Amino acid sequence: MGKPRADSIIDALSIDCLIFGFKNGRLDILLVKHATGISKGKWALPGGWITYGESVDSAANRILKSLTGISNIYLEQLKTFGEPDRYPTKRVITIAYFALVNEEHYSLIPGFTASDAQWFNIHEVPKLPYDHASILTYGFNHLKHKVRHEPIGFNLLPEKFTLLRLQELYEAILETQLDKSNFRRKLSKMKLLKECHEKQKDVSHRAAALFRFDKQVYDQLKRDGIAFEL
Amino acid sequence: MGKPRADSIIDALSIDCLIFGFKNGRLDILLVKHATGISKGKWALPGGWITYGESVDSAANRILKSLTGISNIYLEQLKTFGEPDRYPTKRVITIAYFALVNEEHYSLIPGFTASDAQWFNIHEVPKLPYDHASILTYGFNHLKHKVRHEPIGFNLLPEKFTLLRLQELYEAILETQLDKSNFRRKLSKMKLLKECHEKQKDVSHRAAALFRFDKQVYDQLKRDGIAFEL
DNA sequence: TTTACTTATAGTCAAAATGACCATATATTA
DNA sequence: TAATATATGGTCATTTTGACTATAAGTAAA
Repeated sequence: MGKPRADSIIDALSIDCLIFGFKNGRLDILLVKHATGISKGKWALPGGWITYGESVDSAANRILKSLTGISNIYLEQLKTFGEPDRYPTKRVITIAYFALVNEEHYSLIPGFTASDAQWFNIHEVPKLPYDHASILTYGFNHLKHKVRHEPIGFNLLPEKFTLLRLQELYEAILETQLDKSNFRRKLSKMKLLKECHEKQKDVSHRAAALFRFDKQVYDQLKRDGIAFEL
Repeated sequence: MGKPRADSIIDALSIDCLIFGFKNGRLDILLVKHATGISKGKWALPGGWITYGESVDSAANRILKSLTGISNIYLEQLKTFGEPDRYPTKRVITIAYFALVNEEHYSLIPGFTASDAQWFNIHEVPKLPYDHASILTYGFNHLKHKVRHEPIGFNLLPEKFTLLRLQELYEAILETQLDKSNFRRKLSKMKLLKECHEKQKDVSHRAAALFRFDKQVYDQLKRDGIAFEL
């Protein structure tokens, strides 16, 4: 058994990325269309092989960038999926990664083994190959759980946003309705938001105040955790 | 490339188990002494190789049983650790598993590549090989987080226990002191515990009432989550 | 120029939960 | 019988919550 080259792949181990985006009050997931291989022409989660020389985290970032053009985001490891029959031709164990992004910030540039890359509404996802549907379900549940225990939104929303926009994000993730007044009160007590002293423009109703996250408080709450029930 | 036999190992992928136990108010971790290999004679987390035929979850259970004798417990996947240099002789990515058990329920029977298996107090752990120390730290932090968002104790405590015993468990995990009276009140409101209508025996002070978990409520809270701040 | 409509923002109030205590009960051991 | 452990229950001011109500500030239609 010779020592493998640093850039040769470990073909029993792959990465799959679950990238959630938010736009117009709706939660999306990023998929790529396979240009080659056994699922050519099908939409699937962006994924690929880990090489001998790189860490698992960097593999995830490299693969996501090469397939979709998205880079410089925080990818969090979600879970490893390893049923023996999850992949048809051989035994492949996959490590799923997870990220939340603001769709407006990234233009999708399909590349490598992807002929296309697109956002799909979380409720209008095409049939996915392998066990990607269960990975997606697992990830969505993870997000629902996450939203209740730490602040989210920093990566999903534009820098300046209204309180209603933030509330819509929570509602899209939790798939529920929240009371506007109580939502505001809760947020204001958390001291998580800073006023921009600016108003919305070009809306056909009373303009709402714009807020931004207080990075300091945000990171603190991320460490300590919050109990967000509303 | 021939098709690998179902029982041949994927030698780039291992499992490591983080088994937490609770006894006399102290939190322990289970380690095994390696009988062979590059870290012979050293204490480390119980771990081994995944084979082609089995799921990752079953590999974790098989490996734990063969090294320590412990079986029939709920092993939860924790995280995959994959720095390129984490293992000295070759590239190995490891999937860490996590469990909470009642030490009294299991007699440790070292086997396979383990010459010994023992509980170590979480604060008196010997120097661990590879990145096992960071896996342990990660797992302990995960436990601290977990304890605040879902009920724990079902697997860690004997069937019947006193409220003080449960409080000691929370204190050991959170590394803090809790108010006795407020702890009781919180627990009683959760409706998580059922009275056994029995008292402690052989204690040199007023005997405390014994409780057991209400499995129904416990599982429900596990799904829905709790906010446990005290 | 009203009037309707939309969203923003503030406030009320009873009920529940929290945190820091205090008080008493019931057991063993010196 | 006194000292001591731990068990168990209660108080109370403060904070948080959930469900509402009310008013403000814009645009668009009548």
